[in-house]
Amino acid sequence: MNDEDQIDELLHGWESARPDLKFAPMALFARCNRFVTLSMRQLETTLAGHGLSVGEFDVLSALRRSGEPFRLKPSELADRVMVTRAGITSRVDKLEGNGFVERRRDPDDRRSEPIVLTKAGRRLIDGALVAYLDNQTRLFSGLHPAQQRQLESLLRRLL
Amino acid sequence: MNDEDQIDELLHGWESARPDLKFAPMALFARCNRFVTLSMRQLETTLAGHGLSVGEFDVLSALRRSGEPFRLKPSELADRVMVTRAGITSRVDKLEGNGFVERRRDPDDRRSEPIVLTKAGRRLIDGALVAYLDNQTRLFSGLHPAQQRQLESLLRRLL
DNA sequence: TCCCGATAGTTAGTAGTCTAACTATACATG
DNA sequence: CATGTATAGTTAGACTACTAACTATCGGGA
Repeated sequence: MNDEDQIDELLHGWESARPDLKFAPMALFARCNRFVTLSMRQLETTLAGHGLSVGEFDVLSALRRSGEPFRLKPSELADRVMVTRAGITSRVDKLEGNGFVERRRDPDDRRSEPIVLTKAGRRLIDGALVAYLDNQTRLFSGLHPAQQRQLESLLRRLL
Repeated sequence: MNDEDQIDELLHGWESARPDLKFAPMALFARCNRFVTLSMRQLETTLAGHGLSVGEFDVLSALRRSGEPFRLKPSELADRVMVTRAGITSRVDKLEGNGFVERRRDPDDRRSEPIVLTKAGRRLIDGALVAYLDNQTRLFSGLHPAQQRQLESLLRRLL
């Protein structure tokens, strides 16, 4: 809204301070960044309503969508959630303390401690998921379906 | 690249775990998020080469593009950089310790402590800026200018 | 002039993530 | 089969940002 003003201001500020340089890509990235940052803040409050942080939601999600038996190793979680293993350890500590996941044993490799979703964890993620999806849908509700596909294809090219 | 596979995997995982729900907006946001996250990591290493964190760069940038006399109040910085005032205090502490900014007095309001860019700070930001812009330009080099404008207009609509 | 609420900035304490070091286990090779 | 190296996960310590409480100052009425 007037957030656009803010990024346009940034751009104009730079252009008058350094008229010798090109700032269009910087402004473009600033917009991406702003969009993601603001969206994440919304998301935090949405999930807080279900007693979850975004990080915990990500872990439960990865387990939930892995399908039966809802079991992944910490290293697999780390890869999928894009966080270090140390980060996974601490998220799992908290989720386990609340009874949403359990650490099991892998009889074939005693270094490994597979994480499984409990019944309570599954109920929680299934409920929070709906709120999460509603939120995501709302984020993009300003774009027509065709525009959403356009955005998707641009991002796919960027990555 | 195979990052696309990763988000497509996420999408397929969900679609087979919960065929009753629509995940397209979630996947779209995941792509935005991934793009920004990966870009920020690149940026961190680029700026580290100039001895700056992204947070410090943002503060110096705001001062630099504010134009002469390169002076802003902490509260103005907080607004422009989208960080709490407490966050600005700690960034400024560090920048001041390294001699890149100075806290001044405002004779008209003794509650206020305007921050000014030092000569060294200005040299630093002017150098880092070029590297930063190169990096940003590279981020979007996979898109034609017309596609970049398209992306910009989609983001503008989203915000 | 004296309050009292608003404002500017800092400080204290919490939360979350990262890197690097550490423990335990597995595996491959000589 | 003994040993060295790689791998799985946790722990320790540093860093950064946030919220909430605190200090100092300003400014508008009684």
